[in-house]
Amino acid sequence: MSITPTYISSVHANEFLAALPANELNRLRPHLKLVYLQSQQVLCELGDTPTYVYFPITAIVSLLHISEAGETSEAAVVGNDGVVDLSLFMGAKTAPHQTIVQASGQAFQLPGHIAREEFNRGGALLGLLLHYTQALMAQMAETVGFTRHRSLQQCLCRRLEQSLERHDNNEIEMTHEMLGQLLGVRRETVSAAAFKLQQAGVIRYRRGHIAVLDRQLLADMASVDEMKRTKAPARAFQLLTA
Amino acid sequence: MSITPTYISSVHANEFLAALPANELNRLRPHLKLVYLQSQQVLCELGDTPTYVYFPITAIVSLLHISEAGETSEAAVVGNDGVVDLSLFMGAKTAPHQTIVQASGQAFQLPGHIAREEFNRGGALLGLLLHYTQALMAQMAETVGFTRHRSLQQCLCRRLEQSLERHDNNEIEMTHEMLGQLLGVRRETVSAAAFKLQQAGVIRYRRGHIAVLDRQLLADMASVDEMKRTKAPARAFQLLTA
DNA sequence: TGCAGTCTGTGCGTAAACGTACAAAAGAAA
DNA sequence: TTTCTTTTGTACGTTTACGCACAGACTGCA
Repeated sequence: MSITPTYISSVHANEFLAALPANELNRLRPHLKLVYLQSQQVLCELGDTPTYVYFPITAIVSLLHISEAGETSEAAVVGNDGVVDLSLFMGAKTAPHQTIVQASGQAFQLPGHIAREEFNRGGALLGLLLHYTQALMAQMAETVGFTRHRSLQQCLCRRLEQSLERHDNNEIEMTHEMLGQLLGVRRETVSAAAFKLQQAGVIRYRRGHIAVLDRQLLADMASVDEMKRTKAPARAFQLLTA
Repeated sequence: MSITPTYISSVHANEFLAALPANELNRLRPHLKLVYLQSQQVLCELGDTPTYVYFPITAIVSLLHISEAGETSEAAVVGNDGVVDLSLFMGAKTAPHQTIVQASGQAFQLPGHIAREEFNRGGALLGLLLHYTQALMAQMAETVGFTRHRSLQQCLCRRLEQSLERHDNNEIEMTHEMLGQLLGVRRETVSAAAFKLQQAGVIRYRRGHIAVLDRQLLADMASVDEMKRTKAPARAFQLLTA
């Protein structure tokens, strides 16, 4: 079997595949197919059985929770650091969320039965999957915390960071509408938050493109509430004048 | 080895243990210890390595996310339907959340190394754990959705339901303060929501006790937004008068 | 070049939850 | 019974996000 150099190097572009020992990776190699995922493409519909496992490279994928009323919110983000859809390994017949592409790009596609076969050998793949599962759960728990305790602007900062972490440039191709779907808020609310971030010099955007200008500041704003920064001095002032 | 009848029947009180095949269960049996968990008892601190696995019977346990700023929010609830702490199996050294008891009661305690040993055999325990992990992730995703799209009153209804599902009576021993910690809101906000539910005849509470009077209505109110029910007629009225 | 479709900006009133501060009541302990 | 502690009730201004409605602006396609 002839394998092109490009192909070989690409496999390691996904951290998960890269972490597999050589023998396991070699067993999978013949079945790995490099595919291009288009933004908004649904890899696995809510309630369906996933047929493929994807190892994103430049693509970024969302695990999107959809309520009975149709409201959406993103539970977690997967890029070249991970795998979708884990539910294929978990033994459940249906996925509890929709798996949808957020950033167009490449990914390796692996037929589900091949993945399960290797999984059932109980080798390194199993351990890696478990480890990744925990990371995913941690991410989901943090999403809960952010949703409850942080302003939308902060949620937006975090979400942009999550994209940057899985990217090699500072350009994010998303509309406010798309971000609204992920964050579970109206488009206008996203626009308002984005506007403030632009004014602060953190980002610059235009029609579906967002450029992060100051990544450090973005990270800061995600965790530090702007209001609490401005209120602290105000309180100190009261003490001085009291 | 002599095993009391009480002991034998209790093992099946946890759905997870009950689902294990006899041979695997028998291997674990000598190491299972029936313990009483006190409300607010911390089973595993955030960042610590869990030393025991617990299979709740009448106890109910929370997976509590804690932010750097100290804000808390419950990511998931575990009762006699499941196990804590999964992170012991996942290969990570530290738990991403705090595991804390919400309802006093009994549970089986199993030393971590025994659990891992059995886990590594790759038998039914492995499959069950994976299956349960997915259920937990689904629960966390739903928590995200509720936090974003539902009112606190609805979140409260859901949380009370989650307790009832893991109980055999309609009495919940929790203060508004405790619920505030779980739901990630102020105590006053919980009080206000609880007051309305009491007025609606759904619950009745007094100093740390909550009795659910109408479970069906509770379930309805968790998913159907009260505002949308009252607004729909209002809109119809507008159409008629236009 | 011009039209169409998609994005983003803006304005309004409304409702939920916040922070803060204090009062009242219910149990528990002395 | 009385005191103390915990739990719950109440109030008020503020902020965030909502729902709705429409205007403006950018891009691609004809």
